[in-house]
Formats: sequence, structure tokens, C-alpha cells
Amino acid sequence: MKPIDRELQDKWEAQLRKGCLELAILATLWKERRYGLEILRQLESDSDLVITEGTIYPLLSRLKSLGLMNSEWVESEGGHPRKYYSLTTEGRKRTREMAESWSRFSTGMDRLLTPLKQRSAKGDNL
Amino acid sequence: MKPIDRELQDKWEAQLRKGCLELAILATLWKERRYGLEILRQLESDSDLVITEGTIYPLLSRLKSLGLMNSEWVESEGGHPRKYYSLTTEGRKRTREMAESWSRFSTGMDRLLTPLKQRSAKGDNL
DNA sequence: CATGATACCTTGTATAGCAAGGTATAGGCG
DNA sequence: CGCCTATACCTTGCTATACAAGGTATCATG
Repeated sequence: MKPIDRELQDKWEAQLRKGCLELAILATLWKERRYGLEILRQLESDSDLVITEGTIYPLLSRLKSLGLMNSEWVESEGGHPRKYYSLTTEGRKRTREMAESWSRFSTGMDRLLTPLKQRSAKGDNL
Repeated sequence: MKPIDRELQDKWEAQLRKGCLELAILATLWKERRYGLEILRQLESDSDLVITEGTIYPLLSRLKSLGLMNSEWVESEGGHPRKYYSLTTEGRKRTREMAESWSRFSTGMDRLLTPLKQRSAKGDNL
């Protein structure tokens, strides 16, 4: 892939991620509470979402101020204390709604992309 | 759904769409050339992507300047002439790459969301 | 020639993600 | 004790995106 393509691909992927972060973050808290950097690493390992601290902390603050999360400081053995976030009842509700929204959106995108997948069916050899 | 929820849901959906537009637009041109407003209507009918003219025209210009599309003016019977866009070879290549990127991303998101779907398996009655 | 319909384009604004830099706590080391 | 490193949280300024609003152009109709 040429450098210019590489650049475009990166830019595209960057844009793609936008707007899905809230749901992704909420989802990581579905089963257990987590702290900032932990969520960040979780996203990176479970999906392709690589985000930075400058992205996640403002987002966590916003989600908390919206009442979707609670936070509590927890001392850790050695090192800086951690701020653990957990979903509120409202947060669980919204997470489910957003997941449904994602599902609809995803389905719509796949429908738009079906023409690309009909290679063999129409002798379209690319 | 309460007004505040409605607002949040709308905001979320707005963000979700960001960055997927390029791929969506390119995909509509996979089989045939189309003009601006036609693409806009196509997106609305085939998926949930409702966008405005202020969104699509700058985007089309950018995609053209990137060499992914050609455009040609075509007279229409009655009314303003239409500017038809069609994919270049480069554009088709990138569309395929972006579709693969979408597929990876979509899979990653679904993986993050799997914990939400295990209601019955763990007696999690919501 | 005014109106409506269709179509394309531009300007200004709000917002999101991010790079970069700053603060705070604890452990190891000379 | 002072210094370094690691971990963790937070803030500021920048860039790019989508969008609302408003503008231009063409043709048909009355």
C-alpha cells in the first residue's frame, strides 16, 4: 500500500471509530467496574479501538455527569489510586438502547455493502 | 422515552454515523453512477443514514479531489443539470479496502457487546 | 415574469477525538 | 533524602467533521 493510501486508510479508520466510543466504553463496564487506563487497554485488546487518555478521560467525565456511571476512588498496592467507574441503572438501560441502535446501524451499512460482495454471482472479477 | 433520553439517543446516533459516510457514499456508486441528491436519497432508503446537502457536497468534492471519483455534467429533461459521480479504479480499490476495515471494526464492536447478550445464560433478567 | 421544483454549492458553528503537557502517588536506588 | 521511573488521572489547544442556513442556476408552468 502506497504512503498516500496508508494515510487515507488511517484517516478513514480514525473517522470510523468516532461516535462508537461511548457505547464501547459502556460495554466494558457491563460485567464489572473498571478504571480509566484499564478500559483503554480492554478496548485495544478486545477490538481495534485504540484511543488515548486525552480521549477517554473527558468522555468518562461526561458519561458520569450524565448519570450513566458512578465513580469511586480505590487505593492500589503501590502507585496512584484508581478511579473505578461502574454503570448506574440508567447507564445499563442506555447501554442496551445504544447497542440496539448499533445493531440497526450495522445492519444498514451491511445492506449498503451487499453490492460489493456479489462478485461470483455476477462474474464481477475484481 | 423521556425527552432527555431522546436527546441523548439522537446525539449518539449522530455520532455513530460519523466517519462511515465516505464508505456509504462510495458503496452507492459501486454498480452505477449517481448524482448528489440521488445518493442522499439512496442512503436514506437503504440504511438509516439521513444526511443533508451541506454534508454530501463537500464530501463528494473531497472524494473527487482524492481521485476516487470522476464527475460529469449530464443534462436532464427539465430542471437543473445533474453532476453524476462514478468510481475510478482507485476508488473501487479503496472502497473494497474500506469495506474490509468496516468488517473488522464491526466484528470488534460485536465482540465488545457480547457480554450484553448473555441474559438467559446467566439468569440476568433485565 | 413570477413561482415552484430540482439540483448544486458555500459559509459559519458546534463538537469530537487527539497530541502534548501537567499533576499526583509509590517504589527502587545511590 | 533526592532522583528516577512507572502508573494513573486530568486539562489545554488544535484539527476535522457534519450540519444548518442561505445562496445560485435551470427549466416548466401559469
